[in-house]
Order: sequence, then C-alpha cells, then structure tokens
Amino acid sequence: MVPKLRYDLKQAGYSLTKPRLTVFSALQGTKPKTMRELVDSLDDVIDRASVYRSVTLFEKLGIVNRIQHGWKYRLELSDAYTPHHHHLTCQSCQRVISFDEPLGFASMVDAIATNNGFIPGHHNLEIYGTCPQCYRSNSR
Amino acid sequence: MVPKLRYDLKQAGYSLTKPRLTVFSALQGTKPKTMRELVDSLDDVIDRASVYRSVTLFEKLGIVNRIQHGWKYRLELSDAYTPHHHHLTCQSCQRVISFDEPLGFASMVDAIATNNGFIPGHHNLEIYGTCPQCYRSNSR
DNA sequence: TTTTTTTTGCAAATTTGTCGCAATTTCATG
DNA sequence: CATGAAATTGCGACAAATTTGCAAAAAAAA
Repeated sequence: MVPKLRYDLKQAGYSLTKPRLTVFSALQGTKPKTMRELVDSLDDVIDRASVYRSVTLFEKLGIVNRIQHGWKYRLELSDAYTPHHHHLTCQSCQRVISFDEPLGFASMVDAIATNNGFIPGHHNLEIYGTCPQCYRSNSR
Repeated sequence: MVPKLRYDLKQAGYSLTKPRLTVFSALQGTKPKTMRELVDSLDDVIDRASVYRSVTLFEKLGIVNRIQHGWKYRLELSDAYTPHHHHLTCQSCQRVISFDEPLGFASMVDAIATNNGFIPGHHNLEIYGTCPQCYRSNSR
C-alpha cells in the first residue's frame, strides 16, 4: 500500500513525507475517522495544520474520501487503497458496519452517470437503519 | 407540506415558529444548500444561531439531511418532504444533478440492511463523475 | 387575557480550518 | 554520502464556522 501511495504522490509531483505517511497510516484502520479524531490521535506527533494539509492533498488526489455519517463527516481511504465497500450506519448509536456492494451495482451506477452525460467516477452509498443492539434496548 | 411539518414538530414536542418555517421554506428549492448559503440568504431575517438551531432540530427529526458533495456538505429536505432522489456531482466543478433512483433499488438496499440485522431506514447514493461541460473544456 | 413554557436574538466563547514564514526535510546531483 | 534547491513542516496568528448563556419575545396552556 505504501509503495502505491509513494508512487501516486510522485506522479502528482509530491513526495511521501513522514507526516503524510503518518496520516495515511492513521487512516488505514477499519473505521472511518472524524477529522477531530484524526487530529487528536496525532496530536503530539504532527501539527494540526499539517494534518489538514495532508488530508486536503489526499482528497485532491483521490486518496481519501470524506463521507457523511449522520451529521458528522468522516474520512477514509478511497477504493484504490482499500477494498471497495459501503457503510451501514445505525441512526441511533452511530455504529458503522461496512459491507461489500452487490454484484452489478457498479455498472448500474455508471449507467446512471452515462445517461446524464457524465463520465462515471466513483460513488458512495450510505444506508441508515437501526442496529440490533439499539432496537432491542429501545423496545425494552 | 407545511401542515405536515407542523404535525411532525408537534409530535416531537416542538412548535412551528416563524424562524423554523423560514428555514424550512428556504430549503424547499431544487438545489441542496450549503449552510453558508442558507445562513447568508436569511441574514437579515433570522439570526445565525437560530438557523443553526433549526437545522440541528430538523436533522434530529429527520426533516433535513446533510449530504456530502465533494468536500463540502449541503442540506436538503428529506424524502418525507421531497420526492426521493439522489445526486450526481461533477468532481471538477461541483455541479449537482438530481436523478430518480432505479426501480428495485430501494428493496435491494433494504435487503442489505436486513441481512446485517438492521431495521432498514433511509439511504443515500452519491455518484461522482465529470460533467459534459468540464470534460469538454479540459480536453481543449 | 394571564401565566407558563419554549424559542429567539445577541454577544461572547469555542471549535474548526487557514495562512505566512522561518526552520527542516526531501530529493536530485555530484 | 555530501550539498544545495525545492518542497514541506511546525508554529503562532487569523479567519470562518458552530455553539452557548441568558434576558427578551413569541407561542402554548390555562
């Protein structure tokens, strides 16, 4: 993964610095992170401004995506760096579960873009619902 | 639409005040709005803080949704107040196009939730791509 | 109406995100 | 692996976005 990161950065004229690598690594976990969580977790390692700068750059290069979970956004590595997947978020406790998308989904999505004259890019599906823990405890 | 809004607010123990109605109306247009756009457009009518408070309440009650368009989020009325649809965003110029979802899409999505033990709620699909204007001008 | 409860406006505080610039790090070369 | 140019970081200062306390105003209940 790191070699690819280095390569992608180089391609775009940037270098893989220690701070950037650190931010990248912090984003590698399973769960998408809030900017707040990210900054805080790196608090005594990288300056806030640099975290922002790295994230901004990564977004520009399509390395990370910003996704909306309820009312807060979270960051996660893009499909190029992590197996393609989507999220199922509990609207009550905000718990997030990742799932693979159904076969044929991507082509359906691309068709929609094409039909509207767009060149298809990436897509994001967010499903909301109530998780077992929450509806169980709410019904008691 | 307004009677339903009043009803939903009442149900939850809130009242439909003038500021809330104003915010709701401002959100009724076709295009999703940035918080900035919303606040600015109501600048000399409602206080900033009240706009935020209304939006927060509306989100809590599922009246408005916050959707991610590239790196900025926008607000729009939820499905209960506007025909269900999704967005196709140009990753270059941020232009947003709405489209109806394909038949059978909703049940596919609900099945995913159910398979994971969740009670299905709403969902959101964001497609990114490059719009005709942008790829035309980039290739020249 | 009058009273009680909720909501608003305003100003201040907090949080989030940016920016300029000197000090460091990275990288291509020798 | 030494060296200088170019890119990047850390820091402190800013600016923008969002939240909060509280007295005044509006809405609901009596």
